[in-house]
This record gives sequence, C-alpha cells and structure tokens, in this order.
Amino acid sequence: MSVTIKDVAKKANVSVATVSRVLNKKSNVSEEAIKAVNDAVESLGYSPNFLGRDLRKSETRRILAIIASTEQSFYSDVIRGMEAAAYAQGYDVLIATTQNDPNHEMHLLGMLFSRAVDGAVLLGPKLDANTINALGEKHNIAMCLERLDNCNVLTVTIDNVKAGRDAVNYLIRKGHKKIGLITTLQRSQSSIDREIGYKLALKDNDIPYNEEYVYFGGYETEQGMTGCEYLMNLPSPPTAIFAISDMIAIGAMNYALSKGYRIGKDLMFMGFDNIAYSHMFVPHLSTVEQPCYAQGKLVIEKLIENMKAENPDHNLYTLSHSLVLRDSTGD
Amino acid sequence: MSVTIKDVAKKANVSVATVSRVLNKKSNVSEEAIKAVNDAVESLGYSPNFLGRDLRKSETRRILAIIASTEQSFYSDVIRGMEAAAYAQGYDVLIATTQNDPNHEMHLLGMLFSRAVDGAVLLGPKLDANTINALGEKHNIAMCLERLDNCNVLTVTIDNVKAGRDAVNYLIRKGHKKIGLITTLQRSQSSIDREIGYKLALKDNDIPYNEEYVYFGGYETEQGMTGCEYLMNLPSPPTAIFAISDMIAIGAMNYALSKGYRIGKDLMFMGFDNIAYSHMFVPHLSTVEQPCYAQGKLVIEKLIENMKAENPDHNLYTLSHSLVLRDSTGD
DNA sequence: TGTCACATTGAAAAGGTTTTCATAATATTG
DNA sequence: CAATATTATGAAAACCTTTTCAATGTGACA
Repeated sequence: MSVTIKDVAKKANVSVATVSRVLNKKSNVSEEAIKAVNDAVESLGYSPNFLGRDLRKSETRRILAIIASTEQSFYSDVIRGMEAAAYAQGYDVLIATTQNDPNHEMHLLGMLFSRAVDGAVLLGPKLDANTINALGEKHNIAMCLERLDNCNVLTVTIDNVKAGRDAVNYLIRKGHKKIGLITTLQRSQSSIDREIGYKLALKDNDIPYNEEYVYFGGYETEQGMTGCEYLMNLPSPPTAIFAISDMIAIGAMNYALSKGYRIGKDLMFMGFDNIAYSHMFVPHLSTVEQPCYAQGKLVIEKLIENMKAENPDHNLYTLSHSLVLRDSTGD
Repeated sequence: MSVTIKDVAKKANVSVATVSRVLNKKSNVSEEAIKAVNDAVESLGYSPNFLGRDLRKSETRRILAIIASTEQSFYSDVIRGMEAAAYAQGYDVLIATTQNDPNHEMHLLGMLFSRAVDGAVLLGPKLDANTINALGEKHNIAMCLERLDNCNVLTVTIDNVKAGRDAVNYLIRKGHKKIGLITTLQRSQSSIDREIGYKLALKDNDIPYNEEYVYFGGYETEQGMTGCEYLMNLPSPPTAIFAISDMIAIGAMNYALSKGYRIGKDLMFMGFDNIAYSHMFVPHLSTVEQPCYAQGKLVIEKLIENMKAENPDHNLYTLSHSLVLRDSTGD
C-alpha cells in the first residue's frame, strides 16, 4: 500500500540496511549509495514510518505537555519556552488538554506509559500528589508552574508564597491596612500558596487577619466582579485588593469602575500573571510577573536530562518573580 | 527491561494471542483466560506498547491540531469542539504550535506523513495553497477557521466576507458613512475576506471606498492603538471603526478612551471573535461571533469520515456567524 | 605474495503488538 | 451416533524500522 524502506531499497538497488544508514546519516556508506538512495526516496515520495522506527529505537523524541485548556493565554509563553528547549535537542512538544478532568489527565498519561511519548510535563495537574508520586517512580514526569505538596517529582515553579507576600507587602507599604483577597474555591497549590503569602504579609506588619476580607470564587472575570462586589459591600470595605490572577483582577476592577471608585487612589488592585491584557485595560493593572518562558525552558531541559540519567533528579526548582507596577496601585 | 505482552502471557499461562484478545475485548475467549490475563496485567503493571500496536494496526487514533500558538484564547473553544468529536469516536487530539514558521508547520506535518498521527487539522496554515493541495492528495488533512483560496482540502469555516459585510452594514445602518477599517498587514484569508466584506458593505450603500480609512497593522492590541491613532488624526476622521479582531478593537478603544472620545456615541467600534475579554472591557465591545466549538466539532467529524472513506470529501463547509451588540455600538 | 586494516555492504534479528490460520475440544444438529 | 458447527487456543506471520554481525572487496604494507 504505502511505500516502505523496502521499496526504496529495491529502487536504489541496495539493501534496506543501506537505505537506513543513508537516512540516518551514518558514516561508512559510499557517495554512490547515498545518491541512489536519495534519488529513490525523492522519486517514490518516501517518508519513514515513525512507528517502526520508534518501536525499534524505543524512543519517540516527543514530549507531552498536559494542560487544563488553552484558554489561559499565559500558558503560551511557557509552551514557547518548552518548545525552544525541546527543539534544540531534537524533541517535539505535543500539547493535550484535560478540560480539568482528572480521569482524562490519567488517560493522557497513558500515552507516556504506553511509550507513545518519551516524557510528560504537567502544567497544573488535577491528579493528587500520591498518584503522581507513584507514576513518577516509573516514568518521566515533570511538573511546571504548579508544585504539589509532598510530591517528589521534578518540578519547576516560582515561590508563590513569597510572591503573594511581596504583592501584599507592597500594598501595605502604599499605606493600606484593609486588604481584600480574591482567590479561588477550587484549590490549586499556587492559589493556596499565594493565600499563605497574603497572611504572612499581614503578619509581617502586625495587621490582624480578617477572614471577612477573603473571597473564594473562580478563575473567570465574572467571579472577579462578584468578589469585588462582595468586598466593597462589607461594613468596612478594603482599600486595596489582591487577586490571585489577572483575569480575576480585571473583573474586579471592572466592577469597581462601574461603581465609580477611583482606581489607584480610593482603591488599589494587584493581580498576578502579567497577561497581555493587564496593560491594555485602563487603568493598567499592577501585577506579579512570573518567568513563563524560562520555566518552560528549564523544565524541558531537566526532563530530558532525566531521561538519560541513572538517578533522575526529583528536585523542586524555584525561579524568581517580580512586581510590575502600573496605574492600579497608583504608580 | 519493561514488561511486555510476553511476560503477561507467561504469567497467565496462555499465549500472547490470548492476551491480546483479552486486552482488545475480542469474543471467543474463556472467562477463565480473561481472569488469568487481567490478574497478570494487574500484578505486573503492564501497559501495552502503543508503538507495537499502532505499527501492527497502522492506525494511531490520534489527530494533530496545528496552530500558530496558544496565545489566541479563542482557539480554546475550537479545540474543545475538536476533542468532543474526537473523543466520541475513540480518538485523541494533540496540539502542536508552529510559532508562525511555515518550515516548522511542515516539520509537524511530517508526523502525519510518517504515520505518528492519523490526520491533521490546520488552524490558520502558514503554508501556501499549492503545497497544502499536494499534501491533501495523499494525506488526511483538513482546515478549520481559515480557508485558503484555490485549496481543495476539507475545510470548515465561516463566511468571512459576509461577516465583514454584516458588521459594516450594521455600522452604516447606525448612521455612519465614514468607517475606518483596522486590519493586518500579514494577510490571512480571513482578514482578506473581512476586508472584502467591508468594501461590499460600502458598495451596498453607495459609499465610495476611501483607502485612507484602511489601516494595516498587526494582531496585537498595541497595533490596534496605533491604528486608531492614525485614523483619528486624519483630516476627516471616521465616526465608526471595524477591527478584524477583538484584540485589535480593544487596543483601538483603549486609544479612543485615552483621548476622551465617547465610545458608542462620538465613535463606534465593532470587533471580531467575541473573545472573553470583549465584554469585560468598559465599554463592552460589539463584535462578530463565530461558532468556534461547532467548527471544531464538525471538522473532526468530517476528517474521521474521510479516513474511512473511499473518496474523501474535499468540500468547504461554512457555518453561520452572528453579531453581538453591546456598548461600543451604542446598543 | 601474503597479511592486515579498513570501508562498504547485506542478511537477519530484534523491537511489541495484532491477526491469520490451523488445530483441538466441545456443542449442536439430523 | 455420525456429521457438522462452534468455541477456544497457540504458533507464526506481519507491520516497518534499526542494528548487529559476518562477509566482501580494496588498498597499504612488509
């Protein structure tokens, strides 16, 4: 049916071994044979069957990146970083989405167990730490952007506790004492960590923690609006709000705008992620920026190292974040 | 090294053929054997090697979606649709990005030629129509969201000419005669088509086409700002602006806001795509909505049909769009 | 001339599955 | 009871590569 290495061999009047050698640019093959093979490949329109090749080599040179969905545009820089690192070493990166379904996440990891890919990177897993630990024992798994408590699988992330702490400390330094937090009900470790950072910053400044100031919503802008509405309708509303993502912060600002609050003066906002839109909104949003590209690049480099290593590296790597200050904090 | 079907067979005291039958839920195998095999699989932690399986079956049940990058968040609904259709038939969808590099696009298509996937969907190809036509002759390729002139490859899209025409006609119906267009220098067929629609709408209403009113920029919000600045500094500036994407429109509105134009009154805006942010901005953006999920779903259904078909379907399927009217057109 | 090193080559094994084919055992039919 | 289906099974072929191993041919060297 479709043209195989045998057909090429026949046409070029050489053995399949020689064809393989030419195709893989091995030494010890005559100029003559090289030409004959290349001509045959060309004229037959042959492309090697990766399934046969990969089976024989038991290696695919493909890495699977598993993400919840492609909606969060800030994943795109992480993926660019992953691709750059992978491509530099002759690997391809494939992306698959779980739509937040842990079962589907497990299904996708099946591609790893069944050797359809050489490794997998989880960007915000839905599976629990125990499960991932168990899988990490036997397979090439890494995590990126999101760490998991008690998970000894190679991880590249930022220090979300410190990032939250820095963000809130900045608001406090701006003179605020009543600081709202809009976070998510659906707990990812990063949101938990940012919340811890929030509390630590209060403690740093001897401001008592008030659970009324914490709103639990979702990742959508709408829930940012609702969160802001809730906070501003408290008897003693906050004068600054830290949202654990820019999407949420943008929703929150939207509500505040519609109610006539003067953002950056009466009410300050700090987001997280520095997504493209965060400086398109008027007023521009202050936010915490994490090194997306660098995290993606590093996790792939480490993962590929692990593939070759005797003793895989199961460490946690923490890259550094930074504050980006704009209108919403009066900067 | 790793556990194979042979190990399972040995442990279960049956032949590999029987193991395979159990694993693939074939009939004609005794309850006894089923149990023995399942127990062995469990105790050995066996998962079948997909490379062996796929090679033998010459089928992977995987489809590759090739996109420029995951940055454009509106791809996410298309992908959701693709996944739903694929999953319903036991296929997986893998995503790979080209970062707008046609060479990389070709490299990724290599996975199709080399049978690492059963089919590929191009969402906004960077390759030209001739190349894609040639590839489409021999391989299972489809296009989605973006058609290509003179390309006879299965395509699912909307009628971008009509969509542009509808959008601009709406602005005209609102009383505008001086209408700006912000489009992109980098020509995709959809942007060309929307521009054609723009011209047709003018013609529909006997408004002469004025090339001064057309600004060619990029897909970023920044270029939307620049485009708006250019248009509003014309001797006789437009009173309404159609941008071929919401990102651009948001940038444009951002400029207009900063200059104190009253959006929806002095100056109207119409975007394209109905991205999540388009109703988060104040003022809310009027826009053209295309059925992303439905397009993704249909293209996969048709592509899978084609895989089984004698005579593959190379038609163009056009789904319908709609206007979403909000503040920016005074609605 | 004989020996050796080296370059080039092909036959065949290996990688892990599914599937075909033949066989044996059992059940059904007349 | 004989003849025929039916069911359950395993051996081996097939899928397409890469790689090992042995073999051939060539040139260099003594």
